Amino acid sequence: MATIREIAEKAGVSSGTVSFILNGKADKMRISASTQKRVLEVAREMGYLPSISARRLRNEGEKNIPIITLLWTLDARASLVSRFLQGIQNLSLYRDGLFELLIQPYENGKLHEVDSLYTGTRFNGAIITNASNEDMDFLENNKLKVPLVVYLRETKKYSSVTVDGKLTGNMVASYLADKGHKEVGIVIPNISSQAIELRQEGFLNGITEYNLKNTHTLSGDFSEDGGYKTMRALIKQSGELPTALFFLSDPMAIGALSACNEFGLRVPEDIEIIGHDNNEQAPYTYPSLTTVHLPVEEMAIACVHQLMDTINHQIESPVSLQFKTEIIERRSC
Amino acid sequence: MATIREIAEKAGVSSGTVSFILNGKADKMRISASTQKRVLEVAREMGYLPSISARRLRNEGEKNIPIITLLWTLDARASLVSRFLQGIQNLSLYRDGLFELLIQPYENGKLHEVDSLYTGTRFNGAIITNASNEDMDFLENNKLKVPLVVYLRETKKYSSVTVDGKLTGNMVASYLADKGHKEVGIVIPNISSQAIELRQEGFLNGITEYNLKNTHTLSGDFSEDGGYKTMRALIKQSGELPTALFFLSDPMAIGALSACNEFGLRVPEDIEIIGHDNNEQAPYTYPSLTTVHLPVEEMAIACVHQLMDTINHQIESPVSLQFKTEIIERRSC
DNA sequence: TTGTAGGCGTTATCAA
DNA sequence: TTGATAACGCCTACAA
Repeated sequence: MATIREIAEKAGVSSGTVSFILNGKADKMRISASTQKRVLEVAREMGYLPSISARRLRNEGEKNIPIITLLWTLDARASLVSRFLQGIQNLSLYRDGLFELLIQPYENGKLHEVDSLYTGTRFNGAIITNASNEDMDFLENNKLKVPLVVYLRETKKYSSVTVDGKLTGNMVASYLADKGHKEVGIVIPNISSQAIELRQEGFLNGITEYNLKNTHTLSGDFSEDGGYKTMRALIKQSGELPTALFFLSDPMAIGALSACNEFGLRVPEDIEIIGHDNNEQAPYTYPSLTTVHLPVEEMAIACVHQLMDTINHQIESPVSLQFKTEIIERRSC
Repeated sequence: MATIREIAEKAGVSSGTVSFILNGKADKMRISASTQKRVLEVAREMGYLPSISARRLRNEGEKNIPIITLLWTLDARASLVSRFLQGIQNLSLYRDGLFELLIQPYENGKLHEVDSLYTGTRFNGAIITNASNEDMDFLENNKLKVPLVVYLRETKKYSSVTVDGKLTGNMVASYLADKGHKEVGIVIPNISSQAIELRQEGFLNGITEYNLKNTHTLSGDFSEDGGYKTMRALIKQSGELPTALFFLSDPMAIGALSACNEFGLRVPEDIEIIGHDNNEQAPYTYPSLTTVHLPVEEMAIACVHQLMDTINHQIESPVSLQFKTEIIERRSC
């Protein structure tokens, strides 16, 4: 908390001297050992913490590169950040050092606690991911100081990079109908998410459209464990099982496969399972997981491009970019 | 690149006026529409980019909180960041806002390209993860401006948070010997990593110690795909198989299980498989994966504590903290 | 409605 | 050896 000048005063030297000592240039400047020791002592006592922004301002000189922050939730979805980053790392803008990328964790539903969105004191632009409905409300209703791009959420106010969630849901319903299913179910992660809701809505509408019957609407934690427990509960109860289940997230589908294996329910013979996301693990489950491919890598690149264009004043008003999903057929469905 | 003053000059107004306009306070200040328009025009032309550090310095006022950066590699291991963060999010230091946490991606083997380690212009301290041997050499041989804690690598020069990799390797060998195995193999991710080398060394020493025979030393990409391909190649070749395989990373073991399932090799009857890390997916594979638990969450907390103590001058010389691993028995071994 | 000046913390430079 | 000072870019209270 102490500044270099406060230390200087207390140690009875000038701030320049303190700076040299604290930065290991004391010997080069031939500052006496006793002074060094005294200053270091005082700095420790006072709890000196260099001000990064002051340092940086001083050194910034010519190159003032935009800082882009990826706001990612500190929850189970943290593992999804991996694919997003892998998209960005091949981006030439990134390799040429035309922007600096940082990831800042935030707590789901508490985007409003990220002060720097108001103050603009941390980054030149942000990519918002995994926003809950409350987070979206916050974004819609507040004037922020920083350009934003919203990932996987629809909004009129900001640029966004999305997929057509309803269409995805419909596509899955159609796919199941084509495979001859009559009674199907859906398993939803219990998180607040517009993207999840749209998929669900599209699926349920599709069910009606294709004359299927929705026998089960289940929910559980967004995790392997959540999927496992949901599936186990379904197996243990005595009622009829649907012939197919649509899991709105791959980790849940993976947990469910595990429950099926454990309790002797055969996939796909007794029940078919389809997931969503096409995570890295999906091809390697048993049986391998049929799932909806979400083009995360391409969307990540689009997010960066949109944000950079906004920061560089190339874009005037919000632009919405929509990507396509597709079903990847494997063994489970 | 243009500063507020340059814009002011070009637009023929003062820098204060420009500031008001650029920050949306023009109306409050009753600046004429024509001036506003002109200034915005010029700002766009000149490509104005606010200097984050200047803004921040101006606003910092009383609270100068340490910024901690997690330097994480932009490769397959990005998915492991999830458990690390989950450790930190429960930390009271974090919840009380006693530090700011950022994640900065870096390319494996190119830690030396992270300039801010020399300049100290981005963060007050860093946690280095996934360092390759070249990265470690770089750290050992350079004087950096920022306090560091090294995760999962041993070093005398910096504080570190590790496990005893040799002991882990030995433990696995002992475990396999106890289960009656005679001929075993090891599968190594082809990345440069001291941690991997230590595990391998400990395992091979253990093999000798417990009178086992090491029939296969294989390697592959650090990923599910790498494990799958390695296992498939092993199955396809006609020679004898070992009765147990130690995979030095869970994703590889998961890929290998998939290959076994696909080609009709029964686990654990025909071959036993043990992994390393205890990733979230390990309990949900088929069969569930026996693996070595790496206490990532606890280690993450230790990293932050050590780093904060260093930043706050509580620690004088490097401290090395060692955590314990343990074998989690499931079905695969 | 616009301009001016001071200050945030650090560091390079120049002077003593 | 050490001290004083200017400058980095932005913001804002105050003056005009």
